[in-house]
Amino acid sequence: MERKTKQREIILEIIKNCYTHPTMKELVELINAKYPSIGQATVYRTVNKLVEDNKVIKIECSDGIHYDYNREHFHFYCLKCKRIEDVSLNKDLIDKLLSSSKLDDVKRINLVYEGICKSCKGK
Amino acid sequence: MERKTKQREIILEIIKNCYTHPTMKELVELINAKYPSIGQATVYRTVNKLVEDNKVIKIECSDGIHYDYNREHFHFYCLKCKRIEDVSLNKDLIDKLLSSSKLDDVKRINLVYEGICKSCKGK
DNA sequence: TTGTGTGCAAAGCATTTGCACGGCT
DNA sequence: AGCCGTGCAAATGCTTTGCACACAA
Repeated sequence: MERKTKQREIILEIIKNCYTHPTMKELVELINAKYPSIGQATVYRTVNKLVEDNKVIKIECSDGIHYDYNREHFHFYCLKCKRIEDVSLNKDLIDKLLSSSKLDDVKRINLVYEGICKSCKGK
Repeated sequence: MERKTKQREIILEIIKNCYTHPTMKELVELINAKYPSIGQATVYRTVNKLVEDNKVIKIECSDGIHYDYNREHFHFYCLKCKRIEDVSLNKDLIDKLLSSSKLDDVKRINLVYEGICKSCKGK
């Protein structure tokens, strides 16, 4: 069914090594900068497949959709500087979150904090 | 600055009385069904302003962006039947969540559970 | 009276799609 | 050999914008 291609490998690798939580548009640019032969339709199709396969996660915030290699943590979006930081929650809290909706079968949680980050707040 | 208009009132009222968590497109249809004279650009502009004013919240899930009257609860998105349910968390858990990122100034939390709802699971 | 909100239509853009070709398996 | 993935370009569809007019303050 699922085929292993050079493009898929390259795209996953770029997302993995990228700590800026890019949007789809930024991913297209990033990938084309290094690999101009990869078409944008391929980036769209491949990234979406990687999300379905849970290799990559979507970060849905006020700013739109950003992507990240699936690293099992959550995110904070700064409304001022528009950057995304990683947020780790302790296991206990995550378990409580998961079990709060116990009648449903929870596959994943989109959790994004939004506010003013420490560095913007200091100014 | 901010002006009180009939359109803004109508649109907020419709969102308030709507329990289906509509998308922007659905809101345009819903509003045009009752008030054909309200243009879609007005719906877009007004809903976005209501979100900025925190009267209405955005629910960002795999399906895209849905809107809801700000009722202080969270949401569960069923990947199968594509419906959105309300999820209430207890105050204690919400406080723990809020304080988990205490170095930042958290204004709001986007929290969406995704999975299979109880009614789909039963089948 | 003044300036923001609205309606309409057009423009702008991100995303998807059709099709022929390339390359895994 | 068969078929899925890819690249290109065009199509699609959501969202924004320009402009003239309406209306709240």
